Amino acid sequence: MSTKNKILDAAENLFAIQGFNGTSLREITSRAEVNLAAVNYHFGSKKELIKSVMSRYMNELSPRLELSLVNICEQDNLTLLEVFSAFIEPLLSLNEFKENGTSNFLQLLGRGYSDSQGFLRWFLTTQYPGVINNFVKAVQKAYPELTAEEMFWRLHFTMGTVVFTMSSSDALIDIAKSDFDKTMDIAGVIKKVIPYVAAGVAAPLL
Amino acid sequence: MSTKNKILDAAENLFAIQGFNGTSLREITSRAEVNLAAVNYHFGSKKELIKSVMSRYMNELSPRLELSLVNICEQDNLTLLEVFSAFIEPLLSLNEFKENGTSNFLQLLGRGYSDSQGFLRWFLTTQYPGVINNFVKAVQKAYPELTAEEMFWRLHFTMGTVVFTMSSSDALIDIAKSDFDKTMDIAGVIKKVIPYVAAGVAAPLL
DNA sequence: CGTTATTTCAAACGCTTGTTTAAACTGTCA
DNA sequence: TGACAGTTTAAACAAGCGTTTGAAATAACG
Repeated sequence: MSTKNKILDAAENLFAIQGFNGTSLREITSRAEVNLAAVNYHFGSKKELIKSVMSRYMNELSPRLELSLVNICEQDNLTLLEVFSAFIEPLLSLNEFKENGTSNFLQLLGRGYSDSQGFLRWFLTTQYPGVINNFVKAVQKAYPELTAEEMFWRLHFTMGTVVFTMSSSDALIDIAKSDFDKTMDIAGVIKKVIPYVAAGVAAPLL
Repeated sequence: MSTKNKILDAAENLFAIQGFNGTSLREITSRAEVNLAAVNYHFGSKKELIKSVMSRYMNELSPRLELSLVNICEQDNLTLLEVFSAFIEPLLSLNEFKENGTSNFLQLLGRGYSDSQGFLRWFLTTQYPGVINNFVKAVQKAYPELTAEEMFWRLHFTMGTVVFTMSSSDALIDIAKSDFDKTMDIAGVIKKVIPYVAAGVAAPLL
């Protein structure tokens, strides 16, 4: 395993748990068992390392996601539940790409929105606009009465729900286990959240 | 104005914008125009300062919120939309308590969940359980078929939606203004998010 | 082999962080 | 007035941060 990948793996796990601000380069390099200076040598800066960690996932996910959304769009009588369900398979496929891939990626997404005042939001929307466009198209087809403005708000609410849920999913899974004696994994959480957001976006216009 | 309150006010505004980790004591004391050591003298530590900032709002909000929820619970044919609407008035009343009170408090809540790995969640649930209990009771009355476990998940989804939306509300309001030429304030955002979360919690059980 | 180029390494850099110190100042009460 | 508690102050503290340095080690290639 290359030094670069050792750093990426260690950084990914620590970022997901502690956030970007909350994780130091020394933590990362000591877990990766590489020299501290290796981060700046291979990535240039901490900020670039963060981008690299996110890119590794986005490059894996975005083509699958776009494909899934385009496919779903072809069918008639499209429902919002079907649109959101199109996310499940591509997201869970990240677990084959890497252990805990789905969980890590979604948690990173959550961190990226609250840490570092939205630079990651800029990064994703400018670097991967295809996913968003296809998603908006699908929602539009399933719920044509929804105005552009209302869709804007509801999609951000949805983003918030997912991102927040995933960034605290470990804690939630623990509570669910102790309170309801129900074992749950990240796939289970995804399947619970999808009907919720689908119903939220589908809420009647006042 | 006392030194203590000057610190609380400055800390509140900076915490809301930059998060807890992202705001240094030197930033706070220089905006408050007090000596750096004043924070440790009056509050003991940064962590205690954070708690104090949150407590000031919770002590104002929680009685109003409990009252509103108890009131709503008395009526028959209670809907989830009505339950969630019971939050509007108490939340907006924070604006009379302090300028930008509603916005600041909700943003702080958002920060508290993603920063500092959940110590604020512990703080709120243990220090202010009355609000949560009354809320659960109201939801139960409006949607009796909802199992305890499903309610647990959906309430956390709701928490996530609100908290995430509010912590990035400034950015969202800006985008809405430039893209749709619609001026929006925090009250407007609250009124948009409530139908969304009400529909989410009301989603049919699979 | 010898000569580049690439990668690793320990050490230090300058800076910021939260916290502590001890002296100076302020007001209160006897 | 003098003593005492409460408060403010400038200065320093130790620790952590991201980044840079220049030499040592390794790899690649003619």
